[in-house]
Amino acid sequence: MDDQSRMLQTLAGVNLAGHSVQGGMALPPPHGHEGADGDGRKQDIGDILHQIMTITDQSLDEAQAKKHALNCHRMKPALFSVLCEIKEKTGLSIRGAQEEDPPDPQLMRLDNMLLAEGVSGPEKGGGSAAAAAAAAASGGSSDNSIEHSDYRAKLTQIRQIYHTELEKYEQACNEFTTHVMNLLREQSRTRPISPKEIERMVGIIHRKFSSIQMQLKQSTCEAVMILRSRFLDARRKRRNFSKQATEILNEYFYSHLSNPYPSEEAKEELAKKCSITVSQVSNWFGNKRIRYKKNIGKFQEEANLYAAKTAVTAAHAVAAAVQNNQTNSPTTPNSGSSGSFNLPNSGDMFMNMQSLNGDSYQGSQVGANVQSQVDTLRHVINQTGGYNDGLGGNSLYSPHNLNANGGWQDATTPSSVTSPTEGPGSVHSDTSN
DNA sequence: GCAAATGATTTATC
DNA sequence: GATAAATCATTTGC
Repeated sequence: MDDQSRMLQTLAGVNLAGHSVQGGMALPPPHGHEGADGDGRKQDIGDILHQIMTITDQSLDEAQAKKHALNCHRMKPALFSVLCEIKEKTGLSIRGAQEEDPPDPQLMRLDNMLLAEGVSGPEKGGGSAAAAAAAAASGGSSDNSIEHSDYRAKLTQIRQIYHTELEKYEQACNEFTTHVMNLLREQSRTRPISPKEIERMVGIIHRKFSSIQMQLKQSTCEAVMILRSRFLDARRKRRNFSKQATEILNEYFYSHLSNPYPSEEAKEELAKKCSITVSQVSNWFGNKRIRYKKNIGKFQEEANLYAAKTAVTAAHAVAAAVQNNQTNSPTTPNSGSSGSFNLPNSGDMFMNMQSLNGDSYQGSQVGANVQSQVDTLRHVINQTGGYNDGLGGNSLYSPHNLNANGGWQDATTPSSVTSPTEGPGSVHSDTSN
């Protein structure tokens, strides 16, 4: 009724195809002719308008009867076309204003995100940015592969729900649009409804439904974000390294205790051996250094354990190195392949090796792994020569490896590796830092 | 269930 | 950008 009244009120103040309708006055009463022909026509129009305005206030039967009377009225075609013209102009101005609206940036963001996640748009075989990130973070371990596939399965689930709901909305939108169009067509018998008005109504319905779609997209985005955070939050998914990996890392740490800063190459090597990422290696060494420094006494036992463990290997390696050096040319370096680490660090490759009594092993060079094993072996020998307690100054893994500031000694100017028997001029094998 | 251990993250510093 | 130090969050062992 609002539109109709508004339109009729508007109509009362405008020219109807060149005929003025009682300039802005209220509609005339439906009865009583004023004699002149022009006046009679005005009276007809006023009569029709009055009937239209009051049609909804009447009972259904009365309304039906009035509808029929209006349809048969001789002025109906003329009035109908004028009303159509006015409505069309009104509709155009409204639509024009609406069509100038720029695309909603929020909706664009949501669309972009859903597209990036592989929820909307063509299916990418479950692939998504987050899934790729998960895969990258996994480091290729089987556990993470399972989690990755789990993530993909859940993402597919979200995708399916999203598409099902979207289809439902589209279907409902179409059904509702058809329904409204039918109603309008029905109404067009009693009041003027142009095709453009129908189009406008369809536009309104679609906008309403697209706002619902936006809510759906928002919910989907939230679901994806929750899924991502659950699967990619590494803290939540912390796993202890395998025993073997921890052993490898510890071996390296204690055999390079005077300077436990593995080079990039060493980190990569360790990462490969332990089936973890390079950053995990860095994290491990960072944690280890700080925790060792904080509580050296506590780590003494562990240090001794690893020293003893590698001692036998070290002995073999040193023996092999020495023997090899004697048999071959004295200038030919031995890479020491029997050791745990064969790192291509140029700084580690050829070092002046000290003999086990602390004197410099002049003229011979061995691989870094051998050097580190020598450190360990020397420590074990020292231990057998009198190891007091964890805090004793004679201990290989005593705080004397740390400088006055609590940090490890500068790798560029290192003193003796670990042994109290060492000369002051020896150079540590690990120059990575 | 709790404390210790441990891997990851954050912040500050160099 | 690498590291130290503090902290968080989870796992592990009892």
